[in-house]
Amino acid sequence: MKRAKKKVFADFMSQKGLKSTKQRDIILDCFLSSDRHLSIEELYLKLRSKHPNIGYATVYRTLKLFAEAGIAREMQFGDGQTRYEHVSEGEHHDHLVCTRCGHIEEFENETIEKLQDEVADSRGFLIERHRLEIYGLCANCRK
Amino acid sequence: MKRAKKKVFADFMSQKGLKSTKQRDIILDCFLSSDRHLSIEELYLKLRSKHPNIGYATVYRTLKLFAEAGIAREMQFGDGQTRYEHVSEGEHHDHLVCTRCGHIEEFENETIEKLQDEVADSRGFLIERHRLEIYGLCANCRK
DNA sequence: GCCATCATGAAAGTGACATTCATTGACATT
DNA sequence: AATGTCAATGAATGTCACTTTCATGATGGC
Repeated sequence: MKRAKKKVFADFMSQKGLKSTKQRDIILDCFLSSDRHLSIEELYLKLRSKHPNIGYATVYRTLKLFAEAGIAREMQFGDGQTRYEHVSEGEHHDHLVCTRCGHIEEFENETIEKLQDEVADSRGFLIERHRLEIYGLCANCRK
Repeated sequence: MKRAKKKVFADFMSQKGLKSTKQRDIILDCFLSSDRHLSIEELYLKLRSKHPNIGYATVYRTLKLFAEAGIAREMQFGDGQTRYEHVSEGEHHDHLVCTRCGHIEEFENETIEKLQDEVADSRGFLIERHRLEIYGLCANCRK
């Protein structure tokens, strides 16, 4: 899976006439071996320990490239930071966000999606995408 | 309804020992006679034409007061601007957001809410609030 | 190896809040 | 009416999270 995404990214880059660099390889490795929901800042700090010479701007631009290549997705959870989520082949899911520890869980619910379609239909609305986030306390933080 | 909200705000202010001022009255009037989803910037610009002496900071602080008083609610739609929505008495709803014209419609669906509760329960998650937004083309923009 | 491009990173810029602080204004007290 | 008190105001400034610029530094096709 990790290897597959590396290939997707390599293909995307060569197709776009962009170059493979040490930094991009390092950032991709770090991203793929991280949490599923990571902010630029978090990834930057994680990299700094081993690669203090990689700049914030490079992490920022590289994550944008990941998004364009389809291996990452930009997400806003209302804390003022953009997070990047791993994307796996056309899959979609919604989120449970813990307001105490920041932990993010994913879930899917076919019935909810279907009801959304019905709502949209009844208003003549054509759905492009949606977001559903449930905020509260995760099982751990409820103790 | 407009009168009712003015009373709610007046009560909140006197209860908190805060003062009623010309500016706050003007901002409340302008807010109540506006779109249901307004950013600080939009409200500020709308006010400037008639009241060029009201500062951005005052609009900003006054909208926060409205939110505290329960007559407005802060919302993020991912465009980087906080929007304030009119609140009517403990009501909740979700949104259909048109990606072309920016039009925002509201909807409620009891079944979706119930399914969300089930998902949260199954993960031991305690819901505080949620957000559901459907992005796409409104009936008008589909033509 | 040469060189036209692309990539990098330090620094500066941007936009949308959020805060500061000197001044103003509203009411209560002399 | 003048003064005192203290919250409210708004111009200016600060903050934060990006976002862009620009002077180098790398890369990949001949």
